[in-house]
Amino acid sequence: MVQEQEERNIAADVLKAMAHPIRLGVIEVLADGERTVTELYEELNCSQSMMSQQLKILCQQKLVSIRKDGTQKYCSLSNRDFLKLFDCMHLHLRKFLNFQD
Amino acid sequence: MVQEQEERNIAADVLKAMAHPIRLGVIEVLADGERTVTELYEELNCSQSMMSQQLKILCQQKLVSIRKDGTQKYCSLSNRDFLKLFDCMHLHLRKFLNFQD
DNA sequence: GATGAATATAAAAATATTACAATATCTGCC
DNA sequence: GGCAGATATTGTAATATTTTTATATTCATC
Repeated sequence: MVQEQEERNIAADVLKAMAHPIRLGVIEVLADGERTVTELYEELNCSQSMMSQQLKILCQQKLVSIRKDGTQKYCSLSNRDFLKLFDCMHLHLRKFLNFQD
Repeated sequence: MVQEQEERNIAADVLKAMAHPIRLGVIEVLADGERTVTELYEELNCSQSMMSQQLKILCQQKLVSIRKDGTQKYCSLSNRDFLKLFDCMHLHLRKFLNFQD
């Protein structure tokens, strides 16, 4: 029971990390493959600072990981299971949203 | 592009509605079947007021719907697609969380 | 070691969320 | 009408999130 509560806290944190338009956008774009920070904020049309901060949140929850190469940083989704989760979410969320109106 | 942004806003709102330990708990319990408000806050160990407020958020996002019967209200998950989404999340989130440590 | 590109951090204001206590409403029943 | 149980609303304090601006850091190159 206490165990379950702790699990829910953690799951809620992961969901919270996804529950933001820009962060969702980052995940969507990265589902297509690795991107530079600059590519991300240009593609998603937000400021550099904004992107940097949102990426930090995604990394903290280990949704996204970053490798360095010279002066640039390359971002990608951390693991395959998450990608599956996201695909599934994308699919059903869309159905769900269509249903709503 | 603008369309996509609006979609992400809406999706983020749905995710935000899920991203809370008690609200996740409500969804989990309701996945098992209809419950009374009282049953919910007893089962999830929170105050009546807290539960009422969290249910309001879940209803606003149309994740949960409520029918009245006399002095009680019965809560259930709004639709099947959401249930599938939730099952899928539950499965992959668990894998994902195991992976994290 | 100065410059410029890429990225991060800090600070701050605005707003939203959370949590709790108190009070209100609604409804069936005596 | 008044009571009791079930649920909702309100007020409020604490905290967290969001967004922007300004500044800092890092690193390759000249």
